[in-house]
Amino acid sequence: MHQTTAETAPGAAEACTTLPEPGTDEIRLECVLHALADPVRLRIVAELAAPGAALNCLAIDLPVTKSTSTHHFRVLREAGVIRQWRKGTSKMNALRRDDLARLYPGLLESVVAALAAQRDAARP
Amino acid sequence: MHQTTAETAPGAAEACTTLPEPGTDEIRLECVLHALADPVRLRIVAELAAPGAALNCLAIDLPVTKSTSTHHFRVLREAGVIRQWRKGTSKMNALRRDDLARLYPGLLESVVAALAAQRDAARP
DNA sequence: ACGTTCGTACGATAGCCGCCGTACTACGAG
DNA sequence: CTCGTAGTACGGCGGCTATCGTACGAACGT
Repeated sequence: MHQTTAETAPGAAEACTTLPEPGTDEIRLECVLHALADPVRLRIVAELAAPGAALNCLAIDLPVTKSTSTHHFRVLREAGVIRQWRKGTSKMNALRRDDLARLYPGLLESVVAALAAQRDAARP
Repeated sequence: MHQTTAETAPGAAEACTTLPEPGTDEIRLECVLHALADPVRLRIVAELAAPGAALNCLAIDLPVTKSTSTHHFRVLREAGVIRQWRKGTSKMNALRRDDLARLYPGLLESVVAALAAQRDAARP
C-alpha cells in the first residue's frame, strides 16, 4: 500500500472522468478563502503541496472519519482549490496550482509557506 | 464629515488605548483565513488597504447594521488582521501590514490584489 | 461469484456564525 | 448639564457546517 502513484495529471487521453469542478471564471475568492479556513482542509492542502507534485487518494491520514474526509475534499474541489479524478478503485487529488496562480498570483504559495512556517514554529 | 483623518498610527505618546489584540506569536493562520473568508470583512480589508495608509472609523459604508459592523471589526481584530484604537468619539482601524508580512509574507498582498482583480472583473 | 478496499449518499446532531434590534456606555460640542 | 454622535453589549433567530454512523456503490483480486 501507499505506493506513490505519481500519475500524470488528467488531460492525457485516459478516461480520467474528472469530477465536476468550477471553471477558472467560476472561482470566487471568498469561497477559496473559506475552503482554506479549516484546519483539516489546510492540512490536506499542505500534504498536496508538500512533495514535488504529489497526488494522493484519501490516504492522507486525517483526524476525521471517511465521510467527513469526503466532505472536505468536496469543499476544496467545489471551491476550485483541488482537482479530483478516479483512478481505478481510488481517487486522485491535485492542487489547481496553475489556475489559482493565474487568478490570485502568490496566494496559494504564501498560504502553503505560512502553513509550513507555522508548523515549524509549533515543533520544538 | 468624512474628513480623511490620516492620523499617525498609535505608538506615539498619545493615549491611544489600543484595543486588545493578539500578539504576533498568537496569530493563527486558520483564524486569519477565517477572518478573511467573509464578503463584508473582505470589503473592510479592501477599503483599509486601498488608500495610501488610510485609517478610518466605521464610516466604511457596509451593507449591514452598526452592531454587525462592530462584530466584523472585532473578528478582524481578534484574528490579528487589523489594529483598533479610540480616537476621540470614534475608532480608528488599520491593517497590521508589517506583522502579517513578517508572519505570512505575501499573503495579505495577494489577497488584496486578488480582491481588486475580482472587483475589476465584475465591472463591465 | 465473492469478498475486500475505496469512496459516496443520506440522515441526524450539535455548534458556530452572520444578522438584527434594542438598550446601554463613552466622548465631545453647545 | 444636556444633547448628539460613535460604538458596544446582549439576547435571539435562522442558516450553514463539521462531524458522525450506517448503508450503499464501484473496481479489482482471487
